[in-house]
Amino acid sequence: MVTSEKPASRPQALCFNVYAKDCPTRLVLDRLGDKWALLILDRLQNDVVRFNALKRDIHGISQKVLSQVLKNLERDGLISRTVYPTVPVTVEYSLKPLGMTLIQAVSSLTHWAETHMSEIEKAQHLYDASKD
Amino acid sequence: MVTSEKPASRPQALCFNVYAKDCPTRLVLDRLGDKWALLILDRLQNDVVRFNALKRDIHGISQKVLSQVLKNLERDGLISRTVYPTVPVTVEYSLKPLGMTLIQAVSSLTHWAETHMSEIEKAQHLYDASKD
DNA sequence: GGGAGTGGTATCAAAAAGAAACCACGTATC
DNA sequence: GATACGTGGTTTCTTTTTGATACCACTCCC
Repeated sequence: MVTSEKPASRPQALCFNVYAKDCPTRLVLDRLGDKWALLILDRLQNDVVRFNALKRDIHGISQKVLSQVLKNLERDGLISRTVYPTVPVTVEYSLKPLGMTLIQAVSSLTHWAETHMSEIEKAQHLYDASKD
Repeated sequence: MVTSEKPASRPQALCFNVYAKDCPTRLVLDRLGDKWALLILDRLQNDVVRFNALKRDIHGISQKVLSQVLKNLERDGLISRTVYPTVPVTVEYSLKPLGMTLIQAVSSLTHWAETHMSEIEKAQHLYDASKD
């Protein structure tokens, strides 16, 4: 009864499809579908920002997760990390061109959250009330 | 030494700011900054879809997480859940007007992932090569 | 020499995600 | 008439991820 398994050995060559489990775009969506990554990218939209400044600005992020997400974003070619050999070392993060092509979509999301918050709260109250 | 705790009793009335830890928009970004939520919303963009259809289409999501995310999206007023008392019960999910105002931002992200995937892979290879 | 600021990493507990089983119901299959 | 399947979930358990905290080397300030 295990004979029904299909290896899904299709090469998937030119079809990028976020719905497919084995599609590489899923890995991108894993990265982008993360509130911290969205906030970091949004914060870098217009500024070059240092590590501890990001940590201070993005209230609630832990140092561990911040360095982790930054490392991934850097690996994806979205941001650049520049180290200056100053006395306490200075590290600056900024958007790379590829990241800039993404920033519009990202800020759409964060901006949507800010502009539609009141409607969401209203819906939540309605929902909670209907559930008792 | 506990005297330094500030209650943060500021009313924060009209300032919605995703960077602030205690801002309600953070809760929205928590929801939206989730790959499964993005995929579900994207899938509902043009269709009314049933539970198990979503589960089949969005490859890799578990039943538990699917029902969980759907419940949250419904609570936020983004999607509607309609139950038909058919023989095996039929449940349909679809976007509500509020969700439709969001869908452009969401599909921007998923579409970005699909169109820029090759550049990301290139960046990843470069990064990995530089690290060894 | 005590404290602060630089940019992280290491450690450990708590929370979340994933895998799998289970549920009631009815229908089709054998 | 027992078995398996499909419906839309919930429950349980394990594994992964997160968050909090401490720690690191280094230097400046007083």
